[in-house]
Amino acid sequence: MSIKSPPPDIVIGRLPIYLRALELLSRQGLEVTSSYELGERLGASSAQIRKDLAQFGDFGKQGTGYNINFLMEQLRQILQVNRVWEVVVMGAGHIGQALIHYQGFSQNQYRIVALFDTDTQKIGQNVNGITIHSADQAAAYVAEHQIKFAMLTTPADAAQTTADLIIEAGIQAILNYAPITLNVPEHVRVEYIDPISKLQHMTYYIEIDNETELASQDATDD
Amino acid sequence: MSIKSPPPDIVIGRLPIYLRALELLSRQGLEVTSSYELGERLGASSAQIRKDLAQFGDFGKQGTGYNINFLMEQLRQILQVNRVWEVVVMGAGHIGQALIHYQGFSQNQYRIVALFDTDTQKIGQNVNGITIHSADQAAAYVAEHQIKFAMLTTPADAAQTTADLIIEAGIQAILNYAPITLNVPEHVRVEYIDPISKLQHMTYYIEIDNETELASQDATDD
DNA sequence: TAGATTGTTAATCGATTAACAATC
DNA sequence: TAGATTGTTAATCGATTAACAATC
Repeated sequence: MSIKSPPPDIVIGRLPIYLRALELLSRQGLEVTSSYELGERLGASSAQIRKDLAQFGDFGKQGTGYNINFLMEQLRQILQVNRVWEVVVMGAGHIGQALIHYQGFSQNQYRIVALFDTDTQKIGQNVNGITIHSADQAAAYVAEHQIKFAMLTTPADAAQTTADLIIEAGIQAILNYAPITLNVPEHVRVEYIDPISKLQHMTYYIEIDNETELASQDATDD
Repeated sequence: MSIKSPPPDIVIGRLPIYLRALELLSRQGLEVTSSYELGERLGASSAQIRKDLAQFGDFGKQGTGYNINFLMEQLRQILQVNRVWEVVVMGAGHIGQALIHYQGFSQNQYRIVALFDTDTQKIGQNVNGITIHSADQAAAYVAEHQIKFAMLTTPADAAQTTADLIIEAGIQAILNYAPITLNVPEHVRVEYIDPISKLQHMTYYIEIDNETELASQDATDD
């Protein structure tokens, strides 16, 4: 009678964090962990971790906890990260070129296969073994190689049209470094890398020391 | 009798997004906007935007909406982003050096004033006008200049000890690029820049085309 | 067995949305 | 005035936490 509801998106978003913590524990030579240990390391409640994992199966053993390597493998399967994914980068400015050099992507099986820009000065240049191609060719490339992932590092005012272009060609997931909210169809996911808004978020809470304040006040007293 | 509860953190986190949208509208020459227009641009409900803003004051006019420049100024005051904030960068690897070159920080009044690393090969080198200093000197620098912000770009295994060091010296906000969850005291905020976990989150939802699947299947039929 | 820890239910908490009187 | 849009309340929805029987 009851239809199982899909796992909440917020839970999916936490699985990569759990996976990373497990990888660390595994590297440290541990074989088993518990929702309490994971929770402590990640600043989450053990209840949340148990409930999140239980969405996808019975991965633990009462009294013992979770086998680290087994749980890692399960999470990789669930997330579909147990294979290599090819990625294109749109925009060969500072951010785009920095992404090419970032080892973390390849270490996690995201392989950057092409880099596109509109600047004719840049086209043909080589960045760490990747040639910069004309943005005109991006759609054809994405379609031909059935690429699903793009990182978007164009200026803000080019981001939406660039996104439209590559979505049309088959892109399903965009990691957006451009400081603008994208409008995309239902079947396309967007995640935002937005250091400015995160800095501004934290800035709200900053407390200024008294001395600093006093130094900029008028000397109205005595 | 009733004590006004502080604005939820999740609301604070959306204010920078609203601010950025307003800046865009302002650049486009508009003077007034509405919760409906903002909501459409940002993929949020108009009710949410009105409720979020009403946490901080009555900024709108019935029948008219919000004066863009006025609301921008109010949000900047609330977030404390209407001044320059100095920032130190811990770690002069690829990410740290890329951050030095990123214009977005200075455009938004976050001024990177120092860069620290433990690698004696790097110390003394100059990155876009910023000298790389020994990480040993970071705490003293932070304390002397009363720096509140740090960006953390060390390897994962150095991140926690580096954080401890600069928190002790007075850092209140850390933008963490290292792929590890930090443990920090109550009064310190941490935000994570984590492209890998965002890619992995999206990967869960990727749908593979039939042809691709078929190509990797055994030819068991006919 | 005793101790530990899971998976799950129910209770709590918090966030979002719908709706509308107020009013520009 | 009529139309538009706010600020706010109440209803709904969803996420987190507490608690514990089951069981390794």
